[in-house]
Amino acid sequence: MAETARPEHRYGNRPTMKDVAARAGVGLKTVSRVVNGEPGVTPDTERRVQEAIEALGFRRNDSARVLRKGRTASIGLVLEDLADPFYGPLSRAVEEVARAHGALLINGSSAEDPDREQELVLALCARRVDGLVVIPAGDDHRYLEPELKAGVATVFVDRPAGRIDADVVLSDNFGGARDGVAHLIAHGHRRIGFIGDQPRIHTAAERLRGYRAAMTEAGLPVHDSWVSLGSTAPERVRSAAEAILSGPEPVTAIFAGNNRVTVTVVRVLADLDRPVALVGFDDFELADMLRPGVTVIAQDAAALGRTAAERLFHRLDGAPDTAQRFELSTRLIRRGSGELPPAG
Amino acid sequence: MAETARPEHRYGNRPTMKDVAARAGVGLKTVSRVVNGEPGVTPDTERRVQEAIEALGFRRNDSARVLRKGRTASIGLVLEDLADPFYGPLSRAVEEVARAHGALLINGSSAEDPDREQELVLALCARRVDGLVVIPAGDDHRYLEPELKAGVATVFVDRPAGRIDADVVLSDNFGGARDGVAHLIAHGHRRIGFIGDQPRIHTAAERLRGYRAAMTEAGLPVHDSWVSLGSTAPERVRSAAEAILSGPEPVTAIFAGNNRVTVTVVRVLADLDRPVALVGFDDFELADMLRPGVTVIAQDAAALGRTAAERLFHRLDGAPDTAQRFELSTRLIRRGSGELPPAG
DNA sequence: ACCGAGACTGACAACGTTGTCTAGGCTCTA
DNA sequence: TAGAGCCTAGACAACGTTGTCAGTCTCGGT
Repeated sequence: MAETARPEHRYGNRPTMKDVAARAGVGLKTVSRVVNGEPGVTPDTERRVQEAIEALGFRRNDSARVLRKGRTASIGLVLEDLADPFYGPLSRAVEEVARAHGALLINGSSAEDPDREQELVLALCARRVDGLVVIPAGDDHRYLEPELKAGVATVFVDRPAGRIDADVVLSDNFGGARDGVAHLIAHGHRRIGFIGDQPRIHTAAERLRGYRAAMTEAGLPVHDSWVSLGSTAPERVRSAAEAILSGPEPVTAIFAGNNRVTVTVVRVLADLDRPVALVGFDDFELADMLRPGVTVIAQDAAALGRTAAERLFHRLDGAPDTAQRFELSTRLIRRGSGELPPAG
Repeated sequence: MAETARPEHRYGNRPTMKDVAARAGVGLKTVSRVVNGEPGVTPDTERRVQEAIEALGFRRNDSARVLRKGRTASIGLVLEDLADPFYGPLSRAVEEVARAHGALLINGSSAEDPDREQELVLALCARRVDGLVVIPAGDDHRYLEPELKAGVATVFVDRPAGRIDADVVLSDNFGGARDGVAHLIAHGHRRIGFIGDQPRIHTAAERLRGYRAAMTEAGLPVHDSWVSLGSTAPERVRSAAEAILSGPEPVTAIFAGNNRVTVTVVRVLADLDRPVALVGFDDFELADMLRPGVTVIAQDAAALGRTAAERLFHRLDGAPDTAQRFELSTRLIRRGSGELPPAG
């Protein structure tokens, strides 16, 4: 019998349960029982199987297992950029919860590109992850309809889902920004600038809304030239800050829309000869060690991730539930830069 | 509630190629052809299949595909802590390379626990990842023998593999630390402290070796009380720093073994009334904005990840190759703290 | 000694996909 | 017009595992 076109080295050359069974002189199913710790195997048989497993270096093929069982014990996480310090703790929190539920984490970065987000999400769905935690880049998630219908537990974090009914875990971006700006107003500022991310991003829009609300509530006008939205690339933020600080109506304080904007603004202010107050959205490491320390609206990234992941597993464990919205509050941390009085 | 058989809703209720085929009135294999863009399907047939796919919300089940094809188009990344800013860029770089090769990234954190590392690695292998990038926590990786033999491309990063022959991508920890300490010596320091991570971690040991080498080369003694190794928890580092700074032979400069140590030392020094020089291993955000700026030995985390991932795919693409070792050089960045003269 | 109960064990189908192989239908040449 | 050759399409087995079910064996009670 010429074993002709034997597909060579499929998984390299991994032993299967069949090989283990042959070596141990038992049936295939018995190996399966031992591997999965099922009852009904005599200690002697189990020992023989264990020895064969050891000798061959067998590892169960989870792909086949998944195919049979229908659950992959893995969840997907799609975020914007793994390298952004804001997402580190979030991602870590999701991982911890997943681990507690015996699941692995598969993740990918969308780089703030809606197409790439969709591509990633669908790739994860094709791998049949049991659930998804998504920090959306796009604003239309109808492409997820079939997945939701098929029972893929999905939770959106940091930003809401678009045109679809799904769980969402958010920070109180509006309230946080309003509080931050109100804080500056309370310290005497009347002309306050806002530098934020692209307004198509939900968090950016909400924070801008918070800024406007605080100004309006205090009866203060908002000059168009005080507001700058766009990429968070350092060059863009730098020139925006310089413009805001040097116009005909220069501001005495700046509210920075996220951590990346804040650090760039800190650099710009350091080069300035007059003091300008600053409050930033998002806390960041060493904010307290700068001179002055940077006052921030802190959101708890780990809590966002934890909440989302717990919601996801809750959904996976139990009965279906209607989509729900969770909003986590933010916290103002005074460190000096937000308490500077207006100069001039 | 019939507890009996519920084979329904396996993956929720996902349509399969069979369902699509039935709906489109074609054969199963024809659907497969369309889904995979294989040639040999008339435009008319293709259209009918596409419509059926659309209508049913079909997504190919990659688990089954993997089972058949033997490649998962995914690689695993095991690191220490996703939330550590050092690993963000590294992980991102690995992801970028994977993406360029059409592969997904599955990752997990070992939390510096060898058992957890092994558990994670084996779970990834059970999922039949095509390759592994591992930042090892343990120092014995013989458990990977069967995997390597089975052709799982494996690259170790940041720290070498233990008792096994595998590719390794490292920074020049020894040389970097030696340069940093020599830098302090060149600025007049004679009594220099070293605060590092646990010595069982390879990078920590190498950096300590570099410190000792620089001191020896300069003909300087090293008092035991100047060297402190252990956890990088802030409390531990803080008390270590305070001890080193207040002993009978107080140091005039400190070399910090990694980014976490450095930021804690910065805090301790800020509370001090005399200036103490500092050089830290690893660069970190805002190091230049502190007063004084923090002089560091920078390693390129992204380059580590990129090099490792490229090596991995090189191995996956091509013929087998012997294990190789890559060493990336470090770079001293002067910012002020490392150029302070000895006080007292 | 016999029977039933219970404990072990293995044969077999199925999970959803892809590679192989073969059957038709068509075109093109001699 | 017959044969060769090409193109499209579908039947079928196989990937490695687990659930089902039926078979064998042992043991205790009669």
